[in-house]
Amino acid sequence: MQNTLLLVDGSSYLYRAFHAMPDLRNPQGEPTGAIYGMINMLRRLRSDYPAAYMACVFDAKGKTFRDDLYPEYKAQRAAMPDDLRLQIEPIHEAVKAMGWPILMVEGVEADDVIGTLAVEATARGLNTIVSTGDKDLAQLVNPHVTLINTMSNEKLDEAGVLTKFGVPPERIIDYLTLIGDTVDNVPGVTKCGPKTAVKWLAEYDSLDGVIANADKIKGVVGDNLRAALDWLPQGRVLITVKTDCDLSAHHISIDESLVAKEESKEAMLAFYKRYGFKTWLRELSGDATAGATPLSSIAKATAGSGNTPAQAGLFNDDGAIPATVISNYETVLTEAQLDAWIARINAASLTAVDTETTSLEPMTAQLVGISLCCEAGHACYIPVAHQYADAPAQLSRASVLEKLRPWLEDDSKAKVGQNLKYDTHIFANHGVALRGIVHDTLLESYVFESHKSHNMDSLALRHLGKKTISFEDVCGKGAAQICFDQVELQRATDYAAEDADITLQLHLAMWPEIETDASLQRVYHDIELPTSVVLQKIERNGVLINKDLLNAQSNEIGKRLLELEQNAYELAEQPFNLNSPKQLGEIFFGKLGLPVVKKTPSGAPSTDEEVLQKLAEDYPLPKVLLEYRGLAKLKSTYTDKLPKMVNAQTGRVHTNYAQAVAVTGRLASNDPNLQNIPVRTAEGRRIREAFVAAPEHVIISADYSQIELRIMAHISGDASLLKAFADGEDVHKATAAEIFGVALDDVTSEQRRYAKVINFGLIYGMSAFGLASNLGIERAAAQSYIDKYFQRYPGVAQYMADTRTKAKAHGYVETVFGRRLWLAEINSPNGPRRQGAERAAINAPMQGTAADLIKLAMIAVQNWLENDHLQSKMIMQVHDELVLEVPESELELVRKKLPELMANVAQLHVPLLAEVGIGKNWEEAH
DNA sequence: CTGCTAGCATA
DNA sequence: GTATGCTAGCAGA
Repeated sequence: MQNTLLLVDGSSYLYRAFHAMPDLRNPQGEPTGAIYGMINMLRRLRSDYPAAYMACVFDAKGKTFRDDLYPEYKAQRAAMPDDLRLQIEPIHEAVKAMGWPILMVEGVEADDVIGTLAVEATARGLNTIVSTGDKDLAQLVNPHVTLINTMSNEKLDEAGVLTKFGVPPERIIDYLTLIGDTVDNVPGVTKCGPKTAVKWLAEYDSLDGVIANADKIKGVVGDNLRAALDWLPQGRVLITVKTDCDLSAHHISIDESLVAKEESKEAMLAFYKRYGFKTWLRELSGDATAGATPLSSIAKATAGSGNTPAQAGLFNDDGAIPATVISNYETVLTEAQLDAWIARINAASLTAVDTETTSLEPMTAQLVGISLCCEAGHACYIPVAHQYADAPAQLSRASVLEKLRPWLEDDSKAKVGQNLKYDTHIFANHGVALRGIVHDTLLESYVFESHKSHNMDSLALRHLGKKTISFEDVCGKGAAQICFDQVELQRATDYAAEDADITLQLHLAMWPEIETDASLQRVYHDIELPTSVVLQKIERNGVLINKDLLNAQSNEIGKRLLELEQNAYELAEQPFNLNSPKQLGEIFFGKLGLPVVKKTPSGAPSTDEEVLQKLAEDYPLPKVLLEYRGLAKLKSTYTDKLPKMVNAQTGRVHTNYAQAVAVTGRLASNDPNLQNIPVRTAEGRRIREAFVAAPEHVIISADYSQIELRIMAHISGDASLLKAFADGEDVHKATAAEIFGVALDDVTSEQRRYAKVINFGLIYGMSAFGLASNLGIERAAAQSYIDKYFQRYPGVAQYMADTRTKAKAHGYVETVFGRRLWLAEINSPNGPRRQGAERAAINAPMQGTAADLIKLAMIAVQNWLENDHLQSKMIMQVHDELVLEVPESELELVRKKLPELMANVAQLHVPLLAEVGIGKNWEEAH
């Protein structure tokens, strides 16, 4: 770009590179992480943003005008860590060798140099790109100046600043002045954060406006503002980036001195050698072997590392596992090693497989390495994409996958893993179809002990008495977490090979428990294992989303929210954050003196929907809040979020179905959750219009009718209830006729509504108290309805009693298919907890059996689609509903067959019924 | 940056 | 009154 100036805020990146990188060292032990990060970043910038002029700007030593103005400036900042200070000089050296002009101006901060040059560039008709990790520089953005953050890949133009901060670039100074900057020790207004600052600036336009109207702002924050009035002008000067520094005095201007030079190969070679960057050295010198660690040293170092005997016998004295297992882990770096392992797994009766990847997102993560284990204690790790500074040469990902493909894709080669649904996605990301999944330790644990945790570290502790290396031990956590491809090979092998080893041992420990119990084995083998294969396909199919429609809805809702917000401010006679229950409570119950209806568990007055409904009868503000809450939820959770979750490659949303989290056997959906898309209100249902079918396809949805009540009829065997379903009656209406003692045809809609609430209450293990509060009636009246119900449906009463008894005696209840649902607190001495467990015990068999049924239906539907070579695809499961995307040519077929498969998936004492809907989108299909 | 609470969407 | 997951605000690092 001939008309572009590229400025890098070197000082801000120094810190970020230092903290983002692991503690890398060269052979001499000198720290090199920040150097590595910095070089990497500059290389990428130069290729991504070719510019006529460029410079890397650093802070110089010495005081600046800000120190004179405010001695406390940056006073709180901790001294630079030694390990970073040691890297400053080398970084300057590297930047120069790379051909970048460096600017360091004594007495002028890097920010001010950047600001001044950006203004000069604009005056000369140039566009400026500022690469920084510091939000303060957002104040410089205008049509000719853009910020980029290479660490987060974020790009901020004028619109971007407005979106990110809620104020335009010309208000950033005011905004930052109000908030203050804790890093530089510049105070703002106490308790004023981003939300409040945006609110004030929206109300009074500018900092000067806020200052002029300071007396109008109520509350503690208003007092804080008034206390800060004297300070704010000074704060503003500190926050403001100078754009008029006299750089000419330092002979700096945008001329040939800011034109990048060729990288000096000789200097870089010397530099890489000096600091031990072997991969780059190899790259630059064109010598493929330079610096590669000899294989033998790794093999030696790794074999036998972590030589702890596993104390398997401690917890499993059934002899399934040898009492001591000596771990012997191998890093596979050569063709010969790989061939030896392929021979082993081809001969093995069962092999544990595990993948290491670049992220936890199943659809986008890339393979970093594979571990295998077919004999407890003997495992290997095959790294294929580790790329830290001096990583040894590895076999390529493509070649390893091609060599392993015949085995991976062979249905007859038995595999076990921990959540292989994830690994299946990873292999699919590279064009390999994982087959032959015969066991999954995640599902074994889930079927065996639904209520316990199923992650590998806790499983290893529980079943093998072994403390494993955790992912966090290896990669750290939070912001400082590194990608697995940055992990040093020996450490990676210790961790990854152990995972495969432990997986195999876990299987050997848990399988006997399941194998010897016919019900558990059936649930595991006939339901959970095949379900996981189906789920992987559904996730991969994804759901097509109309982004434009959602964006339009977001805009529309956004406008309405602004109106409601203003409306609320007027009613409250002050601005406040409508999203903050705390602030809302202060206004409602403090300022306006509204009555407290109920309290939250932690004692604060509640402002939830029920309370607002009640208060809305007498006051105007709660009504506004109700509409605001409803719309804000739709916008933030759905219309804003879903478009962002669309996969760039497929144009679809790919949820993740968690198969082992819900203790009842249900699935859970996350990232995004597709099981809570609104349906009750008209406003909410519009979101379903954005769940669309591809061209020449339709959405077909089928849901089980009254599934849990039917299951209650089946399990309880209650004659009246069974008859109602057998006769195909409206079950709520039938219940109402029984309770109110009237003929079916005389049931009023009010009576039916009551009966419906009671039916749902029964499924949830309700009490008279709960029923009363739900129906808004006296407790005694509720109790008499319940008594009447149990009198009319004695089988149901018996079932409730039996369930409680069984739960207390065994600690678990069962579904119709024999799934065990454990109730940890069923015998708790704590009354409320125990009662909670009793209600859960009553609900669990119904919810759990429904979950079993739809899982069986999913397996049946997938089998049918595949056996008949149909193009139709399952794309969602919502507890009692299956959603398919169907080519128009298969519409009639699916419309007929889908509900049949669902209804006939099991023969209960009641008929099962599935109802079908068809449309161009999910809303129409209902 | 992390963990907590409040609130709310679904079956 | 059962079972989930997600967002925003906020307090304490």
